[in-house]
Amino acid sequence: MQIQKNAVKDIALHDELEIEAIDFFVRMMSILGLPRSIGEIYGVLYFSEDPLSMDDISSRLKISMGSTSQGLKTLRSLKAIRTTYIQGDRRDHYSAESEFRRLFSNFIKEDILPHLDSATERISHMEEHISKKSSSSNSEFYTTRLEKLKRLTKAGKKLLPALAGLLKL
Amino acid sequence: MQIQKNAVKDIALHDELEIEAIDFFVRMMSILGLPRSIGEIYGVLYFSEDPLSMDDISSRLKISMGSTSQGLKTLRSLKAIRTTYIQGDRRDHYSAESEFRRLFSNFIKEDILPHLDSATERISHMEEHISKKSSSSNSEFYTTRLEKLKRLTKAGKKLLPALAGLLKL
DNA sequence: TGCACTTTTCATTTTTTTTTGAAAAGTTTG
DNA sequence: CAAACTTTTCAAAAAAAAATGAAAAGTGCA
Repeated sequence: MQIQKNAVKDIALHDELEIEAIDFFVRMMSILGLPRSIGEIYGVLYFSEDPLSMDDISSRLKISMGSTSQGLKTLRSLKAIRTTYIQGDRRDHYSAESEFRRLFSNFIKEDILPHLDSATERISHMEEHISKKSSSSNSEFYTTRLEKLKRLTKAGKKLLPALAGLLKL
Repeated sequence: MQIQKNAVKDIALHDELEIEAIDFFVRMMSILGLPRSIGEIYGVLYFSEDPLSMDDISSRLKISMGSTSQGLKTLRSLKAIRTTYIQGDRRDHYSAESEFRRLFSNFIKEDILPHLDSATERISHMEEHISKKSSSSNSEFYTTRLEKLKRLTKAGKKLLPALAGLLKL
């Protein structure tokens, strides 16, 4: 089968480099808490000159179609990969968005900022709580601590989008 | 036993608030990929006016001494808690560093920057590889991609410490 | 439209991470 | 210094996360 042959040829060309590259991305992704399969997939795509189909990827990495599909889905949502149309082939083909930093940027937007928003809600909920039963002597202590958390989330909401912006350039 | 009595009294005072607060920190820590027990411990300490001993903590949270000890160790290494001496008590007592942002800052320093350093090494290793077997036609492609990674890690090494600095203020 | 191929979904299995609990190590003080 | 208490360590258990694989859903072309 032609696809298989291509894969083998490519591996022969740069196998060790590919292994190191994959390892590199596996570690990078793990900083973000993403599973190793996602790093592997992105790694293979990042150092492949031409777009790869789903089973190119799953057979090179020896991971299941299920994992591959899931991983591609996540990478797509992080805008880390692009879908390319290949003439005469019905399958989707993927290539890596070469600006890896965008992935970080999108990660901040998608996976961190929402947490910060819910943190803000949670804080105001706690504030209500305190004002209701402000009887206790140490309610001032709680108020002070909550204020600090409020300031932190506010700072986060400013800093993180700024950071995301810097990464996108 | 006196300690138990204190714990019960305190819980009666602000039980719901404490539950919410703990939940808050559990989620914050999970952003950093830290286990829930660490969030719980920090949460209890953050909203406790006076320092708590290890078994105050483990009995309030109903987690084992083992977990508590491990969790405190991690929090200590992130400089998120302080040890306090309490007169007439032989046990260590802990209180939260109220500037939660410092924890993020230390997290960046301890857990992310080292990854970036090893990434840099990995990249130069890959570069050697390419220059050795530069035979292949597409070595230019690989070189370009590696350049991009190099730029990213450089940017990261500047940005992250800056971010850590901002958080520390 | 129906068939052949591709992709997604998701219950189950596997792997990894976290927690437990008991034993070992470390401390303090009488 | 030894007994009583506190903390740490670490093998085993439990829980959580990720991967598999087969069935379902989706796609497009003949």
